[in-house]
Amino acid sequence: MNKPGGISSKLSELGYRLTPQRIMILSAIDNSDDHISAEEIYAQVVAKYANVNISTVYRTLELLKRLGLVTETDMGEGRVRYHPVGKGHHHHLVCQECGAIIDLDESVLSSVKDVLLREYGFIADLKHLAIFGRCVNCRK
Amino acid sequence: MNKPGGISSKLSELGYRLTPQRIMILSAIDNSDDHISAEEIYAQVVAKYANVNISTVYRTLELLKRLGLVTETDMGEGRVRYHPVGKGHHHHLVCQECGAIIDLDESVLSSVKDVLLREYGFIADLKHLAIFGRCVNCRK
DNA sequence: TATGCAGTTGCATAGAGTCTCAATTATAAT
DNA sequence: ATTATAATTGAGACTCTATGCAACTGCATA
Ligand SMILES: [Mn+2]
Ligand SMILES: [Mn+2]
Ligand SMILES: [Zn+2]
Ligand SMILES: [Zn+2]
Repeated sequence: MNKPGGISSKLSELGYRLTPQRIMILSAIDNSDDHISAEEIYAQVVAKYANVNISTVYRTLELLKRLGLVTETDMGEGRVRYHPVGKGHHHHLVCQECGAIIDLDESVLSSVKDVLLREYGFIADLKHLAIFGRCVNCRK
Repeated sequence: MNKPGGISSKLSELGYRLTPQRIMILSAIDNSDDHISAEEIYAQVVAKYANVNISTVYRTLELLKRLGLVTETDMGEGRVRYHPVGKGHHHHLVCQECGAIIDLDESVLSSVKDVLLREYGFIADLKHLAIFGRCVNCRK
């Protein structure tokens, strides 16, 4: 357990406690193939330890975001989804007509990031963006 | 009243009713210098007609969004802000450290839009984006 | 005028996420 | 081992936004 380079070892290195709740939350995030929601994390954790509160899930996600260990994306479902940064950066095109989701390499936005840095000195936090619009099939 | 090209004339042209509630909501949006929130719209309307419900504000905003008459942006305040598209497209840089908001011309994202259209046939709906990150003063 | 009907609204309620506060837990100091 | 201190949690209130439903409105037609 606690493999080096993983989220949990990062957390304890930084002086945060590895509570049972956090361990279960981190494992849910790590074992998820794609993006996972707070409610889905909670469902997995509560199955093992009925007493967890969803506040703890939200607080842990907040901490992981702040430390740059997970990214958060709103894909327009009415709830936000998360995934560990260790699994690579990318973006998504989300069709508002048919719901299709097209994956995008992070390089698509690197030119924008460069411009913002050069012209405004602004370090843009574009790690996992969802861009809404109309896909090929749905445009009239 | 109901100046040509304004939001209300667009609405009635499209066959939607110009109810007193909608007229008051539209006037709140139009008279706002910058971005206005649902709660702020509601406060203005309820001062004139105590019986309005905030659901009506949200439903009207939803309609205006769908018709492309207002844009919506989450600037990280915990509530969304709106403004009429007639007042011009632009984007914002939002510093997560000090809260500074830097206005951005829409051209900054036009190259991305072009790439998405050319390579994916995707029409990106990037009318009023908030890009989070760290401003010049706050980057270490 | 009366009737039909779709559009719209208020109200009640629900869901996602945040926040406050007291209780619990882990760590450090004695 | 005991005590002090800080980190973390559970519980519940609360905010923002969305939605189901029944009542109301305005227009069209008879
Ligand atoms: Mn993704
Ligand atoms: Mn703006
Ligand atoms: Zn589509
Ligand atoms: Zn700043």
